[in-house]
Amino acid sequence: MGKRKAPADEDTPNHDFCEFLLELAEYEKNVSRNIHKYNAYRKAASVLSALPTRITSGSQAKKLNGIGEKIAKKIDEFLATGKLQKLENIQNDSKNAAINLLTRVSGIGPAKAQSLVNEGITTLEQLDKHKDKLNHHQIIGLKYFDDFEKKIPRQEITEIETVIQKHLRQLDPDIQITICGSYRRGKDESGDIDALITHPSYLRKKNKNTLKNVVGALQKCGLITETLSLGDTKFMGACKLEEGSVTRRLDIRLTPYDQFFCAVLYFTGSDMFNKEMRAHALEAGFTLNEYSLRPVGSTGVPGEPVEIHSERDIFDFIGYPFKTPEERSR
DNA sequence: TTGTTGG
DNA sequence: CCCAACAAA
Repeated sequence: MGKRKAPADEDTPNHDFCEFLLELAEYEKNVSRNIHKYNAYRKAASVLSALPTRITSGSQAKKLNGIGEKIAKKIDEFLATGKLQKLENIQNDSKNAAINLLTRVSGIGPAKAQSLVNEGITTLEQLDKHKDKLNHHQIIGLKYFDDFEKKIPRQEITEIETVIQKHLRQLDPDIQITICGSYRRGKDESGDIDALITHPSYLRKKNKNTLKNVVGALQKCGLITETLSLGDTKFMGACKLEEGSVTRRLDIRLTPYDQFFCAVLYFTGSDMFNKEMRAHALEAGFTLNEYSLRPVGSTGVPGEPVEIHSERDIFDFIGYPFKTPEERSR
């Protein structure tokens, strides 16, 4: 999707506390650039979110691991006044606002945003006048600031997939492609397009230019319009269906043939589902990641990867009831 | 080589 | 959480 956010818990008894703690955490990470405070706030939010009962005082909260004097006080203040002065100040702070804006440009993170604001650049208009301070990725991110925040309708991804299929097929009929992410989970809109490709002859290394050829073909036909980065295994860029269409973020990754299904599983998500499934794999004595499924012996860390021929194989090996991609959301 | 960014 | 790609200098 566009950019990272806070985990944002749903309806736990202490949801409102978690919310302001995560907001404070983001502020410490992005603006103060204090990773320790950031971690402290996140830990606090995490213990609170795991709590089955409502906290009614700071001193009560303080007994929890990860909540000390400072946060306890904030909880009291929030309980008493329904708000947090520190947070109000942050929300009215123009520097904070500028950093949050700049950070929405693809390629600009907290560090770059900080330095831009320190140089007096706080708006997209100013940024546009100082492209000399930006690298290629950031220039593209700025150029398509609006487009990249727009959701992509499912139908459009389907059409893009068709175009890709067609051109890859004539490049090499043995290339396989699967579009993962929320699209594969059946959502009617997605933040970006995440395509996985593989080829029966691609085992382990080599294949120095397969991805470059693929990208080249998709450029030639006019689908790919921008490149953010392009290595041997991962392309990040942008595409559009036709003149006048919205420009969309497109990622293409080339994965080895024997790792394809683990990769498809992983990049289909959702994150929550992946965590659950990995946890289950561990219970069953396996370790599962985006590359492979390996048995883990009693000693701790062995594992020749299990041979996988389909996504379903992975479920079967760890004794986890198969879920269709549509059933893997949240 | 290292820090930054995105995923 | 961990990794690919990039850019700095």
